[in-house]
Amino acid sequence: MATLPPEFYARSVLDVAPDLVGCVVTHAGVSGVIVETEAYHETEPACHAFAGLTPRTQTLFGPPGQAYVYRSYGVHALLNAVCERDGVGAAVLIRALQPLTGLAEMRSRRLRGGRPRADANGGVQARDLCSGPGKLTQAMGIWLSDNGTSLSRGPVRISGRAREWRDPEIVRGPRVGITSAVDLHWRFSAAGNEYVSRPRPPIGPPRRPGARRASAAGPRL
DNA sequence: CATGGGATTGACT
DNA sequence: GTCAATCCCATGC
Repeated sequence: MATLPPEFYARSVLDVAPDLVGCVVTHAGVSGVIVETEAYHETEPACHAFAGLTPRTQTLFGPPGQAYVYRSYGVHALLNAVCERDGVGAAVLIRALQPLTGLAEMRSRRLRGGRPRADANGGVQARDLCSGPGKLTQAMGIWLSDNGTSLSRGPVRISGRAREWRDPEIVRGPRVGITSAVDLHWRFSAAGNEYVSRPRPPIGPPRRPGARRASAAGPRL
């Protein structure tokens, strides 16, 4: 499968984010299917670009199709795909992958770098390898040095959907871990997929009709 | 120049 | 459920 061209990313983040679900990230011999993304745009305060162009957000404002990798909580590297036209600060955060190839290498990197929850045999469950934005960069060996590199040419590459991921059912909800712009439901995940990060989006109809819950539909695009 | 706050994770109560 | 780790950088004095 060919990598996605820069033109794929040169659209609204709200179109690119759901379209990336089902696409494949490959790096250093390991790969996984994207099962969860979030959209960020300079016009809303949860986006790093909201404060304007700074040394940190230089890549974010750059041309589409580049990797924006930054350090989160002083600990983790988070992978984003820069979107929209050059000069606009917008990106899609890759939040979770379903491991595809190189699971042994992923386990090795996760055990070495972090301290993932292990089973009785000291192994890491497949669903714990890439079920979070910090976990997946660690499992795939993606670091801050990949910031600004091309997602079409590598070293980190994203290719299109495989046959079985043609037209996936996508669930939409509020973004995770942010304190501002919580009314924007810009998180997109593959419905019912086991490799999505926490909190897992609800699947199916509400169990308690009277319970207060967030609407699945966003207030605006 | 000092300070405070994260687009998180994993351990612990 | 709560909380520390850890560091870049935006902000304010």
